[in-house]
Amino acid sequence: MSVSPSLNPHVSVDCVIFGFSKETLRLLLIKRTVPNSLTELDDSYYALPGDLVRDNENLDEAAARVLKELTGLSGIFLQQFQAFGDPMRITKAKDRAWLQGVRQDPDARVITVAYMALIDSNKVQIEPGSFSKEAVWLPISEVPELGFDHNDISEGALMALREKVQIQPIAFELLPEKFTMSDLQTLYETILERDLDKRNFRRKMLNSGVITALPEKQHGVSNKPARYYVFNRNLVENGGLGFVNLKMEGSFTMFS
Amino acid sequence: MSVSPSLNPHVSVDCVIFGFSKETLRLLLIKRTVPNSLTELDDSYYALPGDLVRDNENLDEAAARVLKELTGLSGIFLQQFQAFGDPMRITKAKDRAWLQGVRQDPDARVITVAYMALIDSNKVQIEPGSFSKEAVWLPISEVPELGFDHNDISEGALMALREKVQIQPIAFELLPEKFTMSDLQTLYETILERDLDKRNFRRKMLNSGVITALPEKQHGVSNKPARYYVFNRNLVENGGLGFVNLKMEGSFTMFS
DNA sequence: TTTTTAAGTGTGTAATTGACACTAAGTGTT
DNA sequence: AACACTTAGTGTCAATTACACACTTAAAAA
Repeated sequence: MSVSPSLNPHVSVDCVIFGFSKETLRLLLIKRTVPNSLTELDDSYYALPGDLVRDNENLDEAAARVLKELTGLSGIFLQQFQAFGDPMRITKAKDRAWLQGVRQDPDARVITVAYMALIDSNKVQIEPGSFSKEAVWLPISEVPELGFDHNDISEGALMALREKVQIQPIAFELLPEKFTMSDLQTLYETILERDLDKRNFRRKMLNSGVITALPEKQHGVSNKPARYYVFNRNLVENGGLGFVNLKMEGSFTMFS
Repeated sequence: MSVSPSLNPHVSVDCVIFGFSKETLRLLLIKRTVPNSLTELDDSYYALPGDLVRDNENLDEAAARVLKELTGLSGIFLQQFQAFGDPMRITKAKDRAWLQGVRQDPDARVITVAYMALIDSNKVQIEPGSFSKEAVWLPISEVPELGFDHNDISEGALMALREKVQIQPIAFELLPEKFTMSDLQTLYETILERDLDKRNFRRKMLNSGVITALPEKQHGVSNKPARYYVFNRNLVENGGLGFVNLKMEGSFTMFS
């Protein structure tokens, strides 16, 4: 096995942080500002929150740290989904400019391990931290051109989310503790980008045993108040449910 | 964002190479020999084939290179499944000894991006290459303690394989071009570790449209000769099948 | 000719899916 | 007080899919 001196790409983690509000899926993006020597105006652009992995932490810890520094939250659903490592990742002028300011060796190649996080966006209190002065929730349909290969990473995350949601009960992570059946259905419809039948959806969810009805109902809504439900976090995490079957309309399963 | 001088783990790829022969799933492992200064006998142990990622290649290319150097094959099913990056990965004395001999900086931390490959093991002609003088196919039930965290990686790959096989028609990659229905069923039974009903399996496979019957049959077997089938590689890869439904007995689907 | 071995084939029952429309329970308005 | 408005909540039937199950067939070997 041969070793050349240049065999040392850096390793970073990037977090694709999903939230759900106003009936849309959103990404939490940070704004980076780059001094523009030509126009004397600063350029700025959006990027995924991320950081280099430190010597004393593993990948999951690095991702959790990034998430915590940005949102103040820990114990969040956070799952690695893919590593990205094209040598040509850094081609945009803005990216180079930003790296000049922040990295020891701006030309070093970086491999990034991408994570997706699912957050109840109400819980997020953006902290003006070390990453960025500004962070915003942007609807996934309105995500602009991002730095580096972050558009690829975001799209990969969305695809991974769509797949995971069909295999594991994780969508709940995007909702508050208590939610109505309609909240849940709207969330699934948003993620899967298709309409679901109300009665079939309720039946499926209730039969699956992943949620429990609370006695409590909505108050102060100008229509029939909806019942609240909670996700059975313990049951699911301990495998106490056995396998769950929540097949939706328009199946594309192969095996199971 | 702060930058410390030690923020530069190396990046490697490791390949978990699956094969299927004599009704067992096997892994292709390489044997490493480490000079043992105490006993004056050389120690040896098995490991996953892998290598550091080079400056001019992306991760997929690095994995394909490792596979090709070891087996001489390219165009093989090869899919990234997880990155592993614990700072404590290298704790075993043998690993350290081996690294001493082969790496510039034996103490540097290495992040590895793990791939799984599915091979028709008949095609493999082990090349006495740069990695190892010896490589062997070991049944997954007989994989010994491997170097580094390669046991974790192998187990992760097996889990990933079990999941993928239920979502995509990829098991075929482990069989020769032509195979019988029984070959295919045995393969699925081996991967899923459960028995499947013969009639239901045939019906499912044939209805799915992923395989085509050949006119040809077995010759020289001392029982009713089985028909040969081929996998419809083109159809599946071009999405020409639309979605496929090959749900097996004992479902654990959630959504679809 | 008989034995041995694995291939190949069909049906009935149970469970699940999916399509479909009305009533119920609140708030706000007149 | 009556009515309008809005969203919650409920049941059935038909079609599909899953699953369990046992005998016949084709070849080689004895």
